[in-house]
Amino acid sequence: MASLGELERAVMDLLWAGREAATANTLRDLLAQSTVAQGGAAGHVGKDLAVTTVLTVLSRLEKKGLVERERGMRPHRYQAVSSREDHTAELMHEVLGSAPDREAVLARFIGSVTESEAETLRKLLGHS
Amino acid sequence: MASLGELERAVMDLLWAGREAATANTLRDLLAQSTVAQGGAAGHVGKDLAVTTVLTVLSRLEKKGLVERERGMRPHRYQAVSSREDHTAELMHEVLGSAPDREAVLARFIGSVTESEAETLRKLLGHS
DNA sequence: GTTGCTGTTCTACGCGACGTAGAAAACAGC
DNA sequence: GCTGTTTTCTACGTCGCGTAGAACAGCAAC
Repeated sequence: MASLGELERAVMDLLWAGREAATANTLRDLLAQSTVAQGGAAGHVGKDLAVTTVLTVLSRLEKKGLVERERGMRPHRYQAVSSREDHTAELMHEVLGSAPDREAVLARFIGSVTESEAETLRKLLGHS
Repeated sequence: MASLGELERAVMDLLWAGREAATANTLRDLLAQSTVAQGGAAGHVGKDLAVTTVLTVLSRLEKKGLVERERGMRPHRYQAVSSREDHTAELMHEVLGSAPDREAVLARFIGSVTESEAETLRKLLGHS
């Protein structure tokens, strides 16, 4: 119950971006951002989607527990439940979790990580 | 292009099991194992599937590059391309790869790993 | 309070993935 | 050549996702 479609991911990208700026996104905001992004480079939502399309996606994301919607305000506010980093890390744990031999997997995983990342990991695991 | 369905996963489990035993699996073998597993505990393939069902799944797994089929022998031999551990590790990299801030994700990830696993990681990263 | 705009819900269609399998073709042994 | 086994081809139902229309609800101006 984890994988996202292309559009779902694009919308999440917008929400994640807003999250860092502590922005309370309304539907209109998202639409504006998405059409801006059309000319720009990042979230390639573009394509001038129908309003309802985005809403449907938002609902589905809400059902998946990735998006929270404040129903109090009249134009509802949408926001990502967790940061992109947290979400990705959680996904990694999900993938890892299904393995019977977690340590062996970790060994392989570490094997193909860039040196600078390995360095980061050493620091994080540090003191011991 | 990575996620597996339930049955696909079950079949991969059988192939992965056979892989450790360096077994060359034929369709019949797999079917036998799967029905045995029905009574047992592990790979809950069970349900007495039609032969063609398993073959279809094998074909799809082959198309996905997870299974290799030796067409030389008359009853074809099927085997997992990579070990379960390698596959899982690769999946983790896939998940991680799509993140703009990989190191932040790794930080979160490391944050929720068991102590014994952390220890393993320290060893693996060792020789700073 | 009726008109009109904006935001929200409901419902639905098309497509592709997956579980499932029958029909038919290719083979191997007798 | 006939028979049993294996493989291919084709297909159907379901579900997730991209997509959106139709209808409804709230609000603001008149």
